[in-house]
Amino acid sequence: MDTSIQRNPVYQQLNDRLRSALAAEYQSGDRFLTEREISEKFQVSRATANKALASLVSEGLLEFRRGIGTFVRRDLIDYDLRSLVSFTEKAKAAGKKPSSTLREFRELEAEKIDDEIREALELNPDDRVWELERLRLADGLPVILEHRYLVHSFCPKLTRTQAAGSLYQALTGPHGIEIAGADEVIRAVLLSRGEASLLEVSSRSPAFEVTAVGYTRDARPLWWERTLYRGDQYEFHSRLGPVRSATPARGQLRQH
Amino acid sequence: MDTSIQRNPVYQQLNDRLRSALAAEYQSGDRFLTEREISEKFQVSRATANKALASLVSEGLLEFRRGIGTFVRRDLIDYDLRSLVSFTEKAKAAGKKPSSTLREFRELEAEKIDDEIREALELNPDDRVWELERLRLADGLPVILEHRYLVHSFCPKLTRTQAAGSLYQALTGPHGIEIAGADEVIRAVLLSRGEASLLEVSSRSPAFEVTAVGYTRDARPLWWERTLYRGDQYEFHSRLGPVRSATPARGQLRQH
DNA sequence: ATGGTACAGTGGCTAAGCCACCTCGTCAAA
DNA sequence: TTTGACGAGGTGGCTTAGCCACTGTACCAT
Repeated sequence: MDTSIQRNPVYQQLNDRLRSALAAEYQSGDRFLTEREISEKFQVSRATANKALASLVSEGLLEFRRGIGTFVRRDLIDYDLRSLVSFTEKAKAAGKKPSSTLREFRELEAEKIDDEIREALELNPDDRVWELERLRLADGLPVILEHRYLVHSFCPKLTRTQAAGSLYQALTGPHGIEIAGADEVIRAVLLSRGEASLLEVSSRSPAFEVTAVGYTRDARPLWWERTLYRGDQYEFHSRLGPVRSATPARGQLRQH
Repeated sequence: MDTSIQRNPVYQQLNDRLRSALAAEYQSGDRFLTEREISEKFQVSRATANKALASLVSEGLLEFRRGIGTFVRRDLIDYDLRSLVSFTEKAKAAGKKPSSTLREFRELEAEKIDDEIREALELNPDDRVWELERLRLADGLPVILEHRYLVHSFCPKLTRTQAAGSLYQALTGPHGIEIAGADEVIRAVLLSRGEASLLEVSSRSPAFEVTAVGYTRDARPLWWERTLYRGDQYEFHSRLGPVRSATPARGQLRQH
């Protein structure tokens, strides 16, 4: 039943090398190893080297350029990852000026948070977490209300300034964390009066509620979040069908 | 900038053959052509044949079994496609008994429908469309309200019975249409009084509004739909990150 | 009936090599 | 000095020929 699992050890090693180097070693656009280099270094044939590369190309990690070489495509991945955590990029992409208000920033014991969340984060009651609440604005208009718990051990030195800015940058930069992805559940909900007031819409307005758990590259939970997106400002796009392209659903600021 | 576009003509032909045969020729689990057959038939090397097959495997269309052969995986694709059009499968998957009420079923001129929709369907004013409105129930509970326009020329002989049942089956079966996918936009909205009453929720309840255009394999628009999902019954899941797996976002009936 | 064995067919992979394509330096002409 | 033609060397694309590991089957001895 294995469809595309590459047992090819060359693929495995190159894959690890690329994915573990999210924060360093390879920049987007860098030349990658050539087929001939790989075949020599790993003592495999060029065909096998090509096959390993082809898999990585189809996963979007590399790009073939005939007659030139194979190149790293960190930009796309970066974009995907950034958009997981960072509202900033999405807003810019929609041509809006992003800003942020840090409404809550404190450290607390895991025993004080919801059991369900603590379990999702695989924490013991005496572990610690960061609690953040941020209101995010596009062109001064509040559009996202975000509540997030971060596993403290991953980023013990998180500062208020970092928390108010790009969390993605703070995590992947100084703390050297490699974010792998997130599991999301998207629901349609009504905003409570408090939420509505913060988002400056009338009470009981529709909104997207995204509950997500983010993971590091070695599959350890890194954060839990519940984020509310103003329904009148956000829409999700997806392209379904047998063509498994590189465009999963993603929230976008409306551009009307 | 082409990441994984296969210029390989063998890949192209095999791909066409597999995708166009969604309704016939290949059953799930069937043996596909062997590398040696392909290399002979297309006058290419076995390595090239393997590369073409490997691409199709990574797309989920085929499955390699070492020492045995290559096999067709129609089931997965079918499932994806069915879930595009067919509420029935999703409901069954959630362990609910699906049923349906056909509230509207008529033929009308394209000039009478919204300009935006007519353009999305690439129709002239004197073309014809089917208009359908269906209320879909899970275990007797109304959960989806669906409004759909179908391009008449694709399925001129659509019957009321077919429209009330599985549209996917009616389109891909008798009419031999090959559905390729759909572009969707998902919004969070409030239900109008009429919609809420049909879905048996209180007025101004939250809901997902999915607006989608479905396409045939040759990229011609086949339908336009606006579908409302009860917010208290549906949630969307997605797994984001650099691992481009085969799990795009898809609405699911909650199973609480 | 059972179990071992040889065989033929499969995809996985290697090896050596030609081709089309691209970059970049060189060198001649303007 | 600038421009353009040319070619060397490197790249991925693909071929050819062949061995290997794995699988199912048919056969045969027990």
